Amino acid sequence: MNSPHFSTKERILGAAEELFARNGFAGASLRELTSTAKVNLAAVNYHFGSKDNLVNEVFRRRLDELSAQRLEALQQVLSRPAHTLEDILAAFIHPALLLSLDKSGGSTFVRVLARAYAEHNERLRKFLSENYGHVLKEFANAFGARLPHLDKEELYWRIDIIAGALTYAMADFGVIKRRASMSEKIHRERAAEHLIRFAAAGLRAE
Amino acid sequence: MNSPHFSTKERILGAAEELFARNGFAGASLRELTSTAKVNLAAVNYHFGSKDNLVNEVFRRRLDELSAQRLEALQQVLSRPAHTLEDILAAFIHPALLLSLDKSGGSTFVRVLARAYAEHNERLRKFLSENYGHVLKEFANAFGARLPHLDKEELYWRIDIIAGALTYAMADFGVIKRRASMSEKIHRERAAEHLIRFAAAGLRAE
DNA sequence: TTACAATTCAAACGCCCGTTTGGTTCCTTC
DNA sequence: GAAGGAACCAAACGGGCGTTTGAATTGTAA
Repeated sequence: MNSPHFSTKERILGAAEELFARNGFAGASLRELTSTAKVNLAAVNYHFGSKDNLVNEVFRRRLDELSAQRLEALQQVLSRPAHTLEDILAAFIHPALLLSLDKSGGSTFVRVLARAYAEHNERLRKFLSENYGHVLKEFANAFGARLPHLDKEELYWRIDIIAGALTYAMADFGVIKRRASMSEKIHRERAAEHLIRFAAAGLRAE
Repeated sequence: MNSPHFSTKERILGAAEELFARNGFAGASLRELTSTAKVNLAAVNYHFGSKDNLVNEVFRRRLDELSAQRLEALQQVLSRPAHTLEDILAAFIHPALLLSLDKSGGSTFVRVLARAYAEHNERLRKFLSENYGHVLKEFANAFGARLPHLDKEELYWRIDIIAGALTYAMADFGVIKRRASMSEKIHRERAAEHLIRFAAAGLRAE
């Protein structure tokens, strides 16, 4: 992660992701962060201007790619004439799963994302909604087309529930403890499987 | 909330709930907290020993009652011979809904609870698991009895998903914005309805 | 009323925070 | 190899943090 062949900025972003996930945005100090990243204390303010802006950059680095992958997967699913509800769900959930399995810190970023929700920070919500809200809308359209029996309000409620469940499941917040015999990878893949099956049934309800 | 006829301890707990919800546990300082509660700075350490223990007490004050209500509702449901899966879900979700509608701070406590999930704090998780883990187990048994086709792992995954979605929905994290014409009360009741229907379908899947 | 415990209080403790500074080193470019 | 900008660094800044102290105040029971 913080090997010497990574640039200072990259090492800072990596350490920030790690510590934001573990201790929260307020709880992660620049001193611990720069020490983890093996850079000078002043490097954060030199390269990112402030701690607040560092938070933004941590999100941007991952969400640009995640959103692109989701939209591409959705497009690919919709181009197949025989696609199912589960396929659309997979287009939404699978990129998040892949990200969570990413060798270089992706798994911790999912927890950072969940923290962002919990922070309820208006500045951050606005940033996320403005930059990545259109992705949710695309998926809502896709679900809506396959679920004509649901009115718009019902549909949005259910997508909201799925997003919440996905966030919590991927961030490993629940009571389920991974057994020692099961790898992290398989554990998360199971979570995604269960979530897709559960969410598909929930969407089809009534 | 912090009227003079409340005791010092009660005023501290009320202010703590409010500030923990708004700023998180690390983000809420004892100076702002005691100032809000109109008590001396040293009062927290005098009455609660430490900030960490104050966090515990904020949870205990609400969760004792919530857990009791959930278990009582569950018992009542199970005593009826013709109860449904939705009834059990309602026994779990409805007390949380009532709490979130409580006039004196209950709605903010739900957000504190959601923060606790996101914090991923080992100390806090242990406290919650030790004190309130048995409630989840009771419900797991009830669900399991009605869903014999699910093995234990499947069952726990689904309960985990439901708990996550409930926390997320009640804490108002999602994209759904309450319309101005709809009261907070009705908005949350709708959320609970949708969640029950969604979760029941998810539990019955496969 | 007196004695004692419980509570409240202002002040201070040592510590860690995000940020800034001014100098040093590194790396281009000519 | 000299010039100059980019990057790095140790040190310090002011300020807020959780906690502790010891004295003042309030409440209570004899």
